[in-house]
Amino acid sequence: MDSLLYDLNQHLTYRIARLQAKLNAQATDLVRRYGDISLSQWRILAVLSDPNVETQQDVLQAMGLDKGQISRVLKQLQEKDLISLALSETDLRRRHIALSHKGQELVDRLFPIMKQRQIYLQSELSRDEISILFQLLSKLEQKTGPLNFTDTDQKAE
Amino acid sequence: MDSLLYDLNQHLTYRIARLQAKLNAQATDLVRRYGDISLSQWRILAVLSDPNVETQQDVLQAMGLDKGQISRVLKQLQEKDLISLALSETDLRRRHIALSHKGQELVDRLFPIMKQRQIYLQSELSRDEISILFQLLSKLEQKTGPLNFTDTDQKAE
DNA sequence: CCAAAATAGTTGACCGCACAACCTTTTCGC
DNA sequence: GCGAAAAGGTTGTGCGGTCAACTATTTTGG
Repeated sequence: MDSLLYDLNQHLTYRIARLQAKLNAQATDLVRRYGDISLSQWRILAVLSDPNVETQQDVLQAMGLDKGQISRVLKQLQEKDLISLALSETDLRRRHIALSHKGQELVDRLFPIMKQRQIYLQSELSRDEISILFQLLSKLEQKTGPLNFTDTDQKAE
Repeated sequence: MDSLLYDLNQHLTYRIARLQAKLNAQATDLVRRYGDISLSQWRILAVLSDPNVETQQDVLQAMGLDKGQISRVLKQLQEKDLISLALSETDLRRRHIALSHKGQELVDRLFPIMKQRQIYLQSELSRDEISILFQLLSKLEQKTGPLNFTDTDQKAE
């Protein structure tokens, strides 16, 4: 089936999507096996390991994840006794979030593993290649705003 | 909030995930506005524009999407009269899929727009950069299999 | 030729994520 | 101060995606 008019492999967005899906599956598998948590749970735990991150707003700003999603994942983490949620004393709208002992242990255990993974992923890329890659990702990301095309208009910007 | 222990911006997987999310949102917006369909609907229409693609198996092989998902999206496309689904004559398990007139028109209209987008996305990348990018994506993709790390083991392979 | 295995497709359950509506508390402007 | 607006969270809804179970056909092997 490589007689395709529409060769998806040549499609940049398709390739990025596929890579992203695979990376995601890999990470999901890893945190499940080594920490028995979901990937989103892990990501939030990871940002919580920074003591400056204390509220859901902090998490939101650090990760860009939807606040509704954050709220739900934090509830899950609380049920697993990995974090503590308490009302802030100064502002009753806020909840103060902190890693529990168990949560800290988990982060300490998983962190090196996830770091090894990052190293492994980049292990066959030279320093230059990595910097180029980041650069190219940035360039692409700048072009991800809403687009306006018309059928006749060849110009894009 | 750039005083993070865990600087996500430096995280390759995070950057790829973010880029992918944005690209996805951009494409979704585009096909919604210009074709009033969802992105998955568009993707299937696009592969169906190849006359060699006749069954759900063909779609599956061309795109790698889940067969359950394909089944559902095809039903949606049928409800929109963009495709026709008929039982195959030679094999009653199969359904023969074909673009309807309306579907073909839509593809003809959207195709150039989506192509313009691909061109636009790559417009500030040189030919070399693009080929390097594809190369790097391939290298990374080779490393997306299941991993085995242990806490003490520094080696990754 | 018939039972067992393989194949094509459908459906249900569940997860992750985005968007929006909503509630409560705080802040702001007069 | 007080009412309006803003901010922090929570919850409902819907979409896209994966996985697994199931039905209905076809293929295969003894």
